[in-house]
Amino acid sequence: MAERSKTYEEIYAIVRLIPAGKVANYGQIAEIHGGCGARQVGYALNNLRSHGEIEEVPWQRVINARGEISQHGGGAGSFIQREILEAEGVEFDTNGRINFSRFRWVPELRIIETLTSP
DNA sequence: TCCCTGACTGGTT
DNA sequence: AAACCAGCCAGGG
Repeated sequence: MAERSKTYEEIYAIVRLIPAGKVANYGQIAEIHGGCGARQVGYALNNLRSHGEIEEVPWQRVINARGEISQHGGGAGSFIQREILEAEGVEFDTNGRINFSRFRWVPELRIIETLTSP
């Protein structure tokens, strides 16, 4: 259990910046982080379950590049994820996908600077 | 240290 | 449009 790794904390810090009602995809988080791939973001969020910070990190606001919720937690977690997002105001189309042009999180430059500064 | 796995992605078939 | 393939990086056995 390497839950306190720098990479993970970085990822969690970025995810925490996503406001309610907005979503980001794994690749977007990885791009902001600048040092890991999309798979690592998903892996970090998976580790989050064991980490105990799941209550502090809005993991539900991270979805895949197709605008759809990825299967995880045996599927039950994915169902819960959609429930939470809808409660936050995110809308799904008839195919169960989210319209990125309307709900994609666009971080401000100032926020990125906050992350990169020690 | 090697090998496998995984909440992903983008380009080809 | 859907299935496939090959990168991707960090952890755990």
